[in-house]
Amino acid sequence: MGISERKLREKESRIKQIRDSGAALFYKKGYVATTIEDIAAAAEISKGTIYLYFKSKDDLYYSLVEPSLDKLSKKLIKIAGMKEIDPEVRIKNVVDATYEFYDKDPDAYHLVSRYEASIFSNLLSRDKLDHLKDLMRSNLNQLEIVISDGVIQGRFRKLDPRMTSIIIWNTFMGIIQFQENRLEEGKTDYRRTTIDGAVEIILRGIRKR
Amino acid sequence: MGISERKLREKESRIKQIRDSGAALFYKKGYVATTIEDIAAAAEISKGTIYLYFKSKDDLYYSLVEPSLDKLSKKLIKIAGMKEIDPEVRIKNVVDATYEFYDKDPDAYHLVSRYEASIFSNLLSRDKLDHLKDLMRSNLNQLEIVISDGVIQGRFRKLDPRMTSIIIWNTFMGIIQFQENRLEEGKTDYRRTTIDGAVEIILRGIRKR
Amino acid sequence: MGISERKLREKESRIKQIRDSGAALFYKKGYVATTIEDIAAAAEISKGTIYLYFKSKDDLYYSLVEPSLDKLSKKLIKIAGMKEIDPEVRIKNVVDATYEFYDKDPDAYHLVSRYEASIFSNLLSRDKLDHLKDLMRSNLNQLEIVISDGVIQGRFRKLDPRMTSIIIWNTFMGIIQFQENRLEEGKTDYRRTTIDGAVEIILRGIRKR
Amino acid sequence: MGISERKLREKESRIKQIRDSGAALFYKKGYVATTIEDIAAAAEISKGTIYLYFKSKDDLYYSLVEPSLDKLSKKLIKIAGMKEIDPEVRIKNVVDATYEFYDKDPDAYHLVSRYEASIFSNLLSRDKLDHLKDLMRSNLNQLEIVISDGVIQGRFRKLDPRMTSIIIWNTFMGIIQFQENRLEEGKTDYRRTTIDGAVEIILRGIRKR
DNA sequence: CATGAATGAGTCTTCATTCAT
DNA sequence: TATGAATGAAGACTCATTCAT
Repeated sequence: MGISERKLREKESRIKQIRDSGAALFYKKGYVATTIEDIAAAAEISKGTIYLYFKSKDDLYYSLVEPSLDKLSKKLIKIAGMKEIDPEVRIKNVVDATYEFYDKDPDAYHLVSRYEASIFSNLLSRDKLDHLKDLMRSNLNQLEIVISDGVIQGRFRKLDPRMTSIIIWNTFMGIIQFQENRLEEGKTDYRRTTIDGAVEIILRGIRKR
Repeated sequence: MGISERKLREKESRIKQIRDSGAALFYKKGYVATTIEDIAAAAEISKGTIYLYFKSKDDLYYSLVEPSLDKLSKKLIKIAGMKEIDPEVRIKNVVDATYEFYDKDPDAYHLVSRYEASIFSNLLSRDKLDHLKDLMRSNLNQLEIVISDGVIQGRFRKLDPRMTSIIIWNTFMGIIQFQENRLEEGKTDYRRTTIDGAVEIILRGIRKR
Repeated sequence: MGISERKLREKESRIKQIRDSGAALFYKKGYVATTIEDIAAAAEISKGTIYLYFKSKDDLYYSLVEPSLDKLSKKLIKIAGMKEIDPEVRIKNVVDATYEFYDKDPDAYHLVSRYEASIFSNLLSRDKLDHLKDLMRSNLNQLEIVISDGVIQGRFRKLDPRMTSIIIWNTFMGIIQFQENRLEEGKTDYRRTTIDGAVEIILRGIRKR
Repeated sequence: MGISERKLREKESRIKQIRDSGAALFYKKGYVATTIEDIAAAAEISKGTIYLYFKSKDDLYYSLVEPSLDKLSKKLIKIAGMKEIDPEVRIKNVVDATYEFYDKDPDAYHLVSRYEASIFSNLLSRDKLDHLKDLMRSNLNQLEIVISDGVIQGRFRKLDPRMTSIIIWNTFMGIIQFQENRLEEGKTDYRRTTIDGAVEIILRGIRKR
């Protein structure tokens, strides 16, 4: 019993090693430029071992992107659904949740934010592709719902909720990407504060006075 | 002389063919997934000819990205430098200029916006890499200058100009990317209007009342 | 003109090199055990060159088997169709034609005689697979027609033409295979005489007295 | 002792499982296309276990082919040796024995009939290779002996016993292969009757009148 | 200059074999 | 003994780059 437990633990840790190395490399170099050999080396295992746990390179990639997207998606749906809460607060909550997701698992976040449908269109089945697209869309939809609520409740100006959600979403992604580059160059970490500043500006921009 | 002129013209047109095909393909499929064969076929020349004009695949890519970045950069520097003009108008002008750049040469724009330093850090020399980074930074700097002016002139609230420029810049990039995806799915073209809406929201968010 | 002609000749000779090496190796070691590297080495070219002329390993194999089978097939159809000729003579003619085919292009013959549908069922499209099967069947059918004619004309005993054609066909294949083994061991070449002896025995066995 | 007996029994049954699965798979898919994993799965044991009982994949294959060949060989030697029996009857007996061998253990038969020296020349030692060749030859030799007896006794025409044995042997192999293909396509089972028909024709062809 | 055939290093993937438990 | 995870050599195939014409 102890043995089988340990085996299970080891197997899971092996999978985790592969997933972690894969996520980090896919994020750093992109799908095409990352080789299975790279991932194996980073995980300190052999090439073959990866194929014990993942059917193929794109299977590994999909298995990284999908649950991450799914997790974030579920989180945002929950937050956006709290109709009783003030829309401004809900927007902040969405941003907080996304930042927390990013903070806890940056590689997963990057896979999500860097996801490019075009790369996958040749690799994944129609089903999987549509599923990923749906998840991506869902995140934006949640923001849209909250903004829409705010407009209806007269808290926000009469503006296009769709457009506004796009602005917020891409501002978030862009800021993270930008501040990370600065971080790499040894500069101070302004990620969280820049995000907060951006939210402040945008809320001010959409708020009804 | 007539002959050598024609030769020159032909040579230049040959180079243009390669550059145009390269830009379009690099944008559509990404650097790694684009093959020299692809580009040669699109340019209706032979593979070997590309190597007459470009040292290597990454040389071609660099030669596409650099002038595009440079061109946009110069444009923005000019606009941002018009200190006599109202900061809000200058911000709008920066956005207009960027949009015009995008509209006239979408492939060049995409090369710029999709440029990923990480991919090139292994391919390009330190010099070239730094140069590209500088150009990228310059664009943000111009926005920063304008916002800074606005803050000093008391037209904008006291906010971090750097942060604000990041917000504007990434909102632009994100909206283009997003609306292009929707365009591909056959939906109405909301690129320009979404951009305008976003600028409106942000200006409202940073304006001093 | 002279140049393009030479180029064409060189290209054809390159293809011939690959085909010849491929046929010889596929015959000697079987489809699975033969590697593209093997074939390239035998043809004294590089791996990549093979892929300039053939889409894949199984494409090369198919391109070797199909025309060979087709050629033999057509030959036998022609001979079997000569209804005015004595059935015994026609059987001999079929055997002669098959032997001539073998003698002129042993590798092609071996590809045909060693063809195993099971190997291909996973590699080839339904169309191609059916086509090969049809060709294989056709050869037997021609023998069957001749024997059938002989039975109807009262020259042969009342026996199953299908069964008899199978006997003749497999005797031929078996004898070639067997005598080649002996030949390899340095023994005298009895291929043709054994074939003739076998035909003699079988004709005697089916002839009506 | 009861325990060690059980252990022995289990061990033998384990080996049998491996051998049976191996024979079936080697026959169905060929040596190269059959994986150790396949065999282990079919035998419902683990990959490692196979290596407890067999040194390598080719060792397993050899250990399957050799005894099968040996068994058939011994059987035919016995029958062919019955000098007091009529040669025609002995030929029939040889065919019957071969058919019975095939009928009882088709996989073993196929291993024998599909055995291809060329594949093994790289894998097996000279000794083993020669041994297999000897066994293969022996079968033909037995037929040759019987036919030779028939010629001497004046029952058969003056023909080459070697050649005649080759004809008979290969007719048998060819017919089985051919009729099995037809069987797979759902057609009636004509294996035994075709064999009998073939023997009838050949005997008639070699009989002295 | 232009061509495109040829090259071979590099990529994904499979599988015989080993070995710690 | 039995297991099955791990290994890494080997194979099919791609593509940037070179070079003879």
